[in-house]
Amino acid sequence: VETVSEALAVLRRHGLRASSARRLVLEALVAADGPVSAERIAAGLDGDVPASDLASVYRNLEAFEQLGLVRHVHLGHGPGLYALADRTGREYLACERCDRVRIVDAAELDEVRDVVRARFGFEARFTHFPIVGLCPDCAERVAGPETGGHRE
Amino acid sequence: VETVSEALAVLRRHGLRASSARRLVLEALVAADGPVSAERIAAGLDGDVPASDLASVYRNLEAFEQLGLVRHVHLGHGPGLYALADRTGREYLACERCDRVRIVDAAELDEVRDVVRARFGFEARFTHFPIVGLCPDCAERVAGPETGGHRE
DNA sequence: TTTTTTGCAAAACCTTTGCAGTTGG
DNA sequence: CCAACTGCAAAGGTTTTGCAAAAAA
Repeated sequence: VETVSEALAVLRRHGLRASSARRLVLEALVAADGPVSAERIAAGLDGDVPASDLASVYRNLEAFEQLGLVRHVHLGHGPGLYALADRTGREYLACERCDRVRIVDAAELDEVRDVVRARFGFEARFTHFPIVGLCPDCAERVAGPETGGHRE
Repeated sequence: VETVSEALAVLRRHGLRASSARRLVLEALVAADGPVSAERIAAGLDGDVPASDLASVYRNLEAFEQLGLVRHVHLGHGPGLYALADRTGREYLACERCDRVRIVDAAELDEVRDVVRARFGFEARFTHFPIVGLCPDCAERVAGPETGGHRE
């Protein structure tokens, strides 16, 4: 499901209505170049699409997630970021020092998942909450200069 | 740093004052049997220690983290949970379906860290944000019955 | 005494909810 | 027509901030 009309078809198939508010949210998700906050969707992606009501955006994102059309990820302490589920084969590694995010294909983390599964019987997913730690740059900076200095 | 007086010594060494509000927060952290929310600390751990002001608790926890005395972890969508840093050799695996949390020694995740480091040069830490996924029970329940049903 | 810290109140931030009115089917 | 949905406003949960009063050094 990569287009607005495909998504609307899914809605109808589930007995939900294809309202204009929903169209707007879907248009924003299609237009977005990455995961976006509900606030930015409501703001019409800063003018790229018409603005809409924030509460409705949240309600509709929730509905879309229930249908499997949309997913959200929590990167750091900020708001949740939403994207079309079909664009979410990706998983995330977030640096807690510089807040940069590395996006990788899910397959690249299979080995990690395998280790976690083997050790703990636990099925790790890094789609909703990322792997958090230090990116290569920050890891070096922390290991090298001095061991002092504390992060948030 | 495992006791209140050790912690207070660290404060003084850094030019911070050993106020009674700070003592209270430290007492709560020492008395706690695991990571606790700021709210529970302010509530005096439900009567185990004297209650105090929530805003000050947050301010002081923040100060303690800056000094490396305290750390917090985000398990799921609830409030952050705080613990003495010295008790934080543990790391977390959180089930996003049933919200149970498996606590493991950091060493048990070294293999996972190694794989992540080898592949991405990324230094993963599961102390601040846990590994999130499905615990063995929930993984089975999802794989078995039907593949349908969508999570939050 | 003077600088830090407190306690309270208020706000900020993200998200959810209640409800009267509107709309899609 | 009628259930589903919207927009607005208000509240909920967590954390931060402003400020005058209090307490540490």
